Order: sequence, then C-alpha cells, then structure tokens
Amino acid sequence: MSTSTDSTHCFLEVVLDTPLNSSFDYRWPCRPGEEPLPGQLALVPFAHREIMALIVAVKFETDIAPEKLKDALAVRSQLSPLPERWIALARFAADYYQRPLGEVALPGLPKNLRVPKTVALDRALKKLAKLDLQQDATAVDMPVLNPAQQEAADAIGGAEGFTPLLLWGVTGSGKTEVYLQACARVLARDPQAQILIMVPEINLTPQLEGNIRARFPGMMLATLHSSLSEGERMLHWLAAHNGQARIVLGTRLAILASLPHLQLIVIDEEHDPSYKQQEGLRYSARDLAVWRAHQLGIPIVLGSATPSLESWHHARSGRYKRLDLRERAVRDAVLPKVRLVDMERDRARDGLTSEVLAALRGRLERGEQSLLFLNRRGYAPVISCDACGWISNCTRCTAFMVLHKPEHRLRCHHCSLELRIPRSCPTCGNVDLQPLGRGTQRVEEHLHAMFPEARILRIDADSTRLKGSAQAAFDSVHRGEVDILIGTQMVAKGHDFKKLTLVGILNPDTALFSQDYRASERLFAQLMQVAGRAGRGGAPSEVLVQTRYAQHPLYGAVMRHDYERFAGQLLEERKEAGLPPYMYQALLRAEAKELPIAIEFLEAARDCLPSDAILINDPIPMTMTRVHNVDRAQLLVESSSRPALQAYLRVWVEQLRAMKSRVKWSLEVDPLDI
DNA sequence: AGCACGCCGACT
DNA sequence: GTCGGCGTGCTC
Repeated sequence: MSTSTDSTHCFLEVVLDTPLNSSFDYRWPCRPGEEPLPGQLALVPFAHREIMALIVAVKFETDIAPEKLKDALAVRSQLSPLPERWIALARFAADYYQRPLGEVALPGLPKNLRVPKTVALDRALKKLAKLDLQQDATAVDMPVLNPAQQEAADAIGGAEGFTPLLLWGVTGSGKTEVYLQACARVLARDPQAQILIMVPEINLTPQLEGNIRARFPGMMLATLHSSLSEGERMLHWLAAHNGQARIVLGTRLAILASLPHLQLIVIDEEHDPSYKQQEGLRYSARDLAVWRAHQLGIPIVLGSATPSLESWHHARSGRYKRLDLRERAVRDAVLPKVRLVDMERDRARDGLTSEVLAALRGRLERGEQSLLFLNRRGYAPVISCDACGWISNCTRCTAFMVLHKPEHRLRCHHCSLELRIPRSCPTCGNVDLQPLGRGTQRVEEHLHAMFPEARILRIDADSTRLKGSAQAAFDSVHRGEVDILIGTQMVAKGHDFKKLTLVGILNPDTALFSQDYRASERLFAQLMQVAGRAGRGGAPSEVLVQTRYAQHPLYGAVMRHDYERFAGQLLEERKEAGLPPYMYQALLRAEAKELPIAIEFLEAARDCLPSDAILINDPIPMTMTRVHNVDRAQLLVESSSRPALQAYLRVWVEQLRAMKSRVKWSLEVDPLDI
C-alpha cells in the first residue's frame, strides 16, 4: 500500500525525541520546488501533544495508511538546515550507543528551538544579524614558545586531513599556549574556519575564555555549557550553527553543536571523567570528537599531563601521534617536590600529621599559601553509637548519611535525604554519638583550632552551592586573602595559584584498594593535577602525601612524576586481566523495587542471545545496590572486538525491547565504572 | 517517554 | 456521590 501525493503535498520523514526506534511520516502542503529540506525542524502533532521533529528525508510517497497520516504544523524555515554531516554524527552516536536517532539529535538542540513558539528563535536570529560586524580573527600578543611548544604548535597547525594528536605535557608546561597558537594558524589560513575547544568543566576554567578573547579581539567566541541561560544557549548555539562563531568553547555537550566549518578540535584534559555523560545517553564526548574529526578529515588534539590509558594505548600503537612537552613553560618554575609522609611513623591527629602541620606553620610564617586536598565533603562520613554499634545508614540507599555539622544535618549524598542530627541513638538511646572519619568541614574546624590567626577557606560542593560563590572563593584565593585552602577535587582543576607553595594530600589511600579497576588511574591523574597547583609562581614548592602505604608503586610514580612508566605498568595489568583498552564492554543495568526482580530480568537477558564471540557474565547487584528505594543490578558483556560487540548489541537490544518487561533497564556502551 | 483512558478506595 | 491512585496502550 502506498500513498502518493498530488503536486501540492510532500511527505516529511522525521525523528522525534521518544524511545520508539523508528521514524514517522507527516504530510506537508507545499508548492512544487518549495519542499522543506532534510535537516530542518518541523513542529508535528504526536499522540496527544505537539513536539519538535527533525526532518531526515523529504519524499513524495509513503507506506503509511492515509487515515493515519497527519499534517505537520510548521516548518522552521528561518533556520538553515542542520548539515548532513551533523545528522551523520547524531546517527553514528545513536547506533553506537544503541539509542533511537531522535533521542540523540533533538536533546542536542537548544530547548527554545523545540517549543511551539518561535519568538526566542526570531529574537536570537535578529540579534546575531546585527552583531555581524567585524570578523577579524587575527591574533595579537603571541608569546614566544619554547622549542617543544613550537614543535607541537607547528604539528597541529600544519596537520592536514584526519590527524589525532596526543599532546602530553605536565601541568604548567604551557599546553594552552600551544592550543592558542595552533588555533591562530588555522583561523588565519581559512577566513571561515571554526574551532571547537572542549574543557571538562567550564566554571573551573574561566581563565581560558579570557585568554582566547584577549588573543583574538575581533573574533566571535561562543561558549556552550550547562550553566548558560536558555537565551544565551540559543544565541551561542546559533552563532556556531551559522558560522559566525569562529571558536566554540564548551563542555562535553558542545560535541553535538552544529559547526559547519569545523577545522580543528581541541580536547583539554582529555583524560577527565566528566567527558563521559553519566545519565540519559551515556556518550563519551572525547570518543565522539575523534569520530567527528575522522568524519571531517581534520586534526584533533587530545591534551593531558596524564592521558587516559585508551589514548596512551593509541599513541603507543601509532594510531595517535604523540607531542611531548616535558618542561614547565614558566621560566625557573620547576616541578614541585613530592614527599610521602608515612602515617605508620607519623601518626595523624585529627587527620593531620605533625609533618604536614609543621609545613603549614612554615608557610604561614613566610606568608605563602597552602592547599589541603581531601576528597570527602561534610564533617564526617558517618556517625555511630559506641554502645550498640548503630551507624547512620540512609533508609533509602545502601550508603551512609554524612554528618554536616554547620547545618546540623545528616545528609545522604545519593538521594538528598536530610535529617536533623539525632540527639540520641535511635536504637538504644545512648546520647554519646560519635563522628567517624573526616571530611573537609572537620579538617577546617581542626585547622581553626590549630592556627587561630590563619585565614582558612573551604571550597567544596557544600560551600559553593550558591551561584557565583565558587568564583568568588577562587578570586579571594588569587588576591592572597587566604592562607590555607581546604577543598575536594573542585580545587584540583584549572586554577593557577601564584603564591601557593604547599599542597597536602590528606587521605588518598582509599582509592588504592578500590573494586573499581580505574581507581588507581584516576588517583594518579588527580594527584598529578593537584600537585600541579603548586610551584606555578616560580617559588620552590612541595607536595606532601599522607599515606599508610608508602611503598605502593603508585606513590613512587607520583614522586618521580613518572606517568610514562606508571601507564606502561597499568596497561600491562589491563592486558593480563582482559580489561579495557584491550577489551570492549557494555553494561546492562536493571532497576526494580526488589532486587530479585532486577536479577531475574538480567538472567533472561543473559540467556536470550548466546554467542561465541561475546563473553556474557552473570548478573550481579550493583555495589551500591539501593538508591532512593530502588534496587539495581547489572550484567556485563565483553568482547575483544569492537565490531563484534556492536553487532551483538544491535540484535540484543532489539530482543530486550521485544521482551516488553516492566523492569526499567538501560544499556551503557564503554562504561567507566563497573 | 508522555499522555489519555479506565476502573477501584477514602474524602469534602 | 467524586477526586485520584497508577495499570495499559498508543503515538505517522
């Protein structure tokens, strides 16, 4: 059955943001020659609502029964079509991560493009049309590069065709300057060229935006990240889409921006886990970026002091070209001296060893700044009752309620449940409840007692809840108004503190024996990164690592600043153990009110499609089984061949959908945490 | 995923 | 008597 049209209609094949894995056809009245184009957006009636759709094809016949067909309501003709290559990118991501195309393509667009009203779009278009004055991308004030930087900038700026480059340089080695000068060459070469620069978290790297603007004063820079207002997002997205923005600086979501003249991609801190989206479509922006560069035949730079093992592996095999920056760029700035403080010998009181305390005292006397790093917020991770052994478990999660003393609250970091601190033990009535362990608040309290005259500032997710407060806190550190800074991983990224000469790492050991095989890779990167905060101003500085395992090879590698050997060892271990990057993985997760229901679903999933090419493991409860009163379990499937795994997943997901189970499930390809 | 329709419990 | 609980079915 085929419905054809007279000359006053065409059919739009569209995709929608729904889990239904198919496209939909709509009738669209139009004169011949005036049909919409694939890549345009259309507002369509769907079930009982009106939603935005992406046109993927325009045709004159359809197999859909005429009585089912509806008319599209509007086509956004004022918006130029999304390029075919952009749709191909979305299609690749959809296939690779086993999601419908519409669920990838539409959420990548600004919200205001997906509403029935058109005012926001029209307003943004008008504003951009006015803005189109000078588009001079000439760089000014280019500092002289050292030879290694120059070589790297030349390699990037002169690369032709698909060229993946791993820029390996310690913190402070001047990677940013290499990016900027490579960008200058690309922009100068082609007056339309666009560049995408991705950073892990834009709020933590405001310096980069300023640097780019200062370097290219007449050029439009667009930023794309999650804390933009809807109006800004629309404006910046459109500027990228219509080619006005020559540089787009953004977080992982920027990888789905429309960039018709993209000529270079830069991924700063490419190892950073925040390039992986952790809910919804769980994509890796870094991996998609490499695919996009390949698709367009352009160079891509992956920059890091501690590359991901995936990228390092590719560099070793020759797939990526490695560019090394082995020295710090600031004259006389040397790598900070890393020393271990053996906690077996130097017992810590309230989490601080005497050696760290002495080092803090010295900095205070000399008017220098110190940073204490403790990856645990709150006052104490748990409170307990000595008398009966009660501990503050969350009633909804397999997790502790964390003590937050300033707020007089117990808080679950996983489900947002908050309780007042109980006056006495809920089970035995004992009034003497003890905090166990230590978070940033407790260390802060102790520091106040030890150094009453010192100006102490805590920076973590709790102290920076208000918008703009994180920036204000960092600014006051830069102005020298803080003597001792205590913080979580928030303080590890981006910021150069010129007066900082001491970094103390208080409790890194927990990651050494984690179930998560990536924990040591992450710990190493984090230690190198936080250590890199010191010594930026040229003053001699040191990093003290408190540990009970002073002999652990990871700390040896940190002390020698020896990423290369450490990475080599980890890769050997991964190869032996059959782990990524030598193995490709996908994780099927299921959640239900009761654990056995989730497990039962996964057992059915395990058995429904046997395969010789795929290692199908047994379902297991997730480490944190219960979150917010839902039980979760998972099933890992693996293969040493990516195409084999992909082929398997395609069929498997179809079968899972056909099971029509009421269990909620999701599939994650290339999971980071297992 | 939304969203409507549809058929059973405690409330002004 | 009805407001509303969420089961189930549909979406060109």
